[in-house]
Amino acid sequence: MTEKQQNILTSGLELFASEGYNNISTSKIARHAGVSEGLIFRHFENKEGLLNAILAQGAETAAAYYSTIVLESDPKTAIRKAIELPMSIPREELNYWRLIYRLKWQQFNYGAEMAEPLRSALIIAFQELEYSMPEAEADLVLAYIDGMATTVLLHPERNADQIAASMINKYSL
Amino acid sequence: MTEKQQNILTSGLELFASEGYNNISTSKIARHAGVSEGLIFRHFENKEGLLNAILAQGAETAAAYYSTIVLESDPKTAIRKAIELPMSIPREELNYWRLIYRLKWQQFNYGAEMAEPLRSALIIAFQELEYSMPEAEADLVLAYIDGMATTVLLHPERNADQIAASMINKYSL
DNA sequence: TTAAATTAAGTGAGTACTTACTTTGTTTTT
DNA sequence: AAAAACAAAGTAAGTACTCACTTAATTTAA
Repeated sequence: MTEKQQNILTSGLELFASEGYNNISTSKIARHAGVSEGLIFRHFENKEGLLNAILAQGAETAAAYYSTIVLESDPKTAIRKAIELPMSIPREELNYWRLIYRLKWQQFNYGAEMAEPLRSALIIAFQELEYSMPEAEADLVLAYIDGMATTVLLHPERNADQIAASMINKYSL
Repeated sequence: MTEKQQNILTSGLELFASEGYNNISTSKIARHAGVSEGLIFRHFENKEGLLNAILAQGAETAAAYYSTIVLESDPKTAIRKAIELPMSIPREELNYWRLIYRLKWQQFNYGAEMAEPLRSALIIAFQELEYSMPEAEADLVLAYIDGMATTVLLHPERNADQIAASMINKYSL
């Protein structure tokens, strides 16, 4: 991984996240990265290849997140951690998640299969706590996470901590 | 409003909703609507003008929704109706909402100001029920609605009614 | 009641420009 | 010297949009 190669990845993430995959041309990325346009294709074959490389790099750090919940043995702690997930996104990963959410509403459907292990973990947690509809309860938390992530990424003026506290309050955790 | 003009609006909504504003060219819309490309510009001036006309047409029917909640005097009923909102979208309006959610993650931010009256109504409802943090509680419901709408629009295989039931169960309505 | 005049609806080829991607050649590194 | 990294110019297909023009419908005038 050369320096320019990493520059392309970083610029691509920043631009794709802030303006959208289709609104950003390869020439813009090259200019932003201080690199010739052809280099993008040398390293990543095509525009979608660049996107996949960006997503792969982001997914590595993102996977660490999910794992702390999936590996949590106490069901109450797991649910609490899941609810707090959207606010615990570190600054440097905000762009990655902005990109994921943008792509979800383009033709691709990234991020869907990524959340599957989290869903399983939540179902198990609610089963252990003997909820009558553990799957619906898990999907509710997932819907909340989805909406809350949108709030954090698009409306940073809202008080996310208070909202999450209200949600946690609905469960006896 | 001539027949061809309506054809353009209908085709535009369908294509924009399913593939995104930036992914659909005016020539594609013209072909889909069985119309010459120039006619789009004769009637709607430019591509964004067409988008606005589509949104205006959809907003008329959509406004009826929000109003039943905003005008609801009983706070408990208002909250319940809000929670049930995402599943009560009629079939013929699904494309309109898909388009709204797509646009939210493109450069525009439609839909944000549309939900403002709903937010105010929810805050008042929670105040009347003497919740300690009515604003956070309202934003929580809004985040839920957002995530749940995503579920309904993107993952129709999930059992939305059960999830909503779980949510309603969290409040003593 | 026709005929002429005016407006509106519609066409499709052409505009300048942008797009993703290629090719060719030069520099840097090992 | 060989290979990898990089730059710059180029290409074909597509983009939103325009323009000269035709057709259909409506209004006005004789």
